[in-house]
Amino acid sequence: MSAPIPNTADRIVFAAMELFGEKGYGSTSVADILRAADANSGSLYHAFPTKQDVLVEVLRRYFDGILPMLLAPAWEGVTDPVERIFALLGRYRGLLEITDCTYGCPIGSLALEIHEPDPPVRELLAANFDAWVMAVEACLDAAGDRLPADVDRRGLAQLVLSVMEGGVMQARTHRSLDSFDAGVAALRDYFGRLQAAAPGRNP
Amino acid sequence: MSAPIPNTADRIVFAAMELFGEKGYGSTSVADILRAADANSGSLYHAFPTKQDVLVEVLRRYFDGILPMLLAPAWEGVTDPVERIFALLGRYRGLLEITDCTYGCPIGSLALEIHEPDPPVRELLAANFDAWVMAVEACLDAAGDRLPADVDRRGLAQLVLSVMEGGVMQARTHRSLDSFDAGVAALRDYFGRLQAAAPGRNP
DNA sequence: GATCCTCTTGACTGATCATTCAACTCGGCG
DNA sequence: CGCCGAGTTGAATGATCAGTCAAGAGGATC
Repeated sequence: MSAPIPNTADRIVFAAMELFGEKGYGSTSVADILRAADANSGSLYHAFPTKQDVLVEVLRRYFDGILPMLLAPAWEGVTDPVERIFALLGRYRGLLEITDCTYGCPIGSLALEIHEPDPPVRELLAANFDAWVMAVEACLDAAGDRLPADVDRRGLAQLVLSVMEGGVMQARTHRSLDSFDAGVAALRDYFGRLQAAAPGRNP
Repeated sequence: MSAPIPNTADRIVFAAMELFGEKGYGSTSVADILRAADANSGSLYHAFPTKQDVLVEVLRRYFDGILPMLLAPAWEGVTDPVERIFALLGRYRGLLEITDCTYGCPIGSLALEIHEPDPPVRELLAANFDAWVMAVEACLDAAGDRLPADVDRRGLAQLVLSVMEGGVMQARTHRSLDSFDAGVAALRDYFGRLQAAAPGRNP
């Protein structure tokens, strides 16, 4: 059913996803992509007008993959909406762990790297962030009255994103998971205090 | 007393600080730096062995500038230790505001951009983060029993850094201060709940 | 004014960059 | 078979990259 035989354009996009995540956009040359995809420059420029259009396609695939590739595996067997948030953070922790704190969130890296992003690039980066934040916000909504009624759920979801991105940034810089874990622990403490102040708390 | 007449090496470093902050390290060419500093390549390579050594010097200056250039202005007239933390965050907000959400924290951008940083570069990035976190931690210590005794102050300070860096990242991507403000508001709510649970709380 | 040394000048190098293009392969179709 | 067009090949292009170097400027010291 899946993975028939990837055609050249797909191989190029997959290689670019990997390389942009590892080395960033600017530090990945077209030659790097072609080597990794085992393709020729003519094939790339037959499928994409410029290197930036490859980036646009990569960001589109990241966006399309948020549910099936990120949320679904992270939430397998986790039904509690609050635990789903921490399972999502745990997913990034695992990614840092298996790459020795080298690979983090490609969207975050690209968001800070692309300094004058052409409109389509910035919009796709924003769309990726929005989808992530909305997924967390949906968990907060699903938590119902376990949280105080007056919390800004969107704002809280944006805080969760900051905890993840800031934790990844610090983990990569220190080559250690400690600061990532500390940020998540502080967030968990905050959630504990929110739930303790909620109307529907379990006694 | 200050700013006698900057010599060529200083002009190069200042230009590099500005350009690395605006466009990143990889996207700033040596020619860009030379143009901005009104210098010749020979002068740069007389003062620095490689472009990366310019980056090292830039990071050193950022480190040396944390207290006089960042903390001191942010804390002018602010004595309350908790308010000092939010004054520091406000400093970054102001920076985003006057640059139309374009310029954020150069250390954070460089930390995510430099993917295989040579040891001295990564250590200087880490030292910058550490100094920032320790400054916030010192505020938390100064807050004394206004916070619960069992809070992990280092971890909380790392959360504050994540809120700043994550907020900057989202603000730049959305070209809007909303998510930055929402993250700070959530952090303030957390601080409120911590202070409400503290032994020395004012009734 | 001769010598010395630090700093500057700017043309130059070779590598690498994104991109182009004319020539080619090959399955489908009349 | 002949032709077509989508896809591929890889050498070539000119721009730009980080870094080099021989020549000199200018001040200090004797």
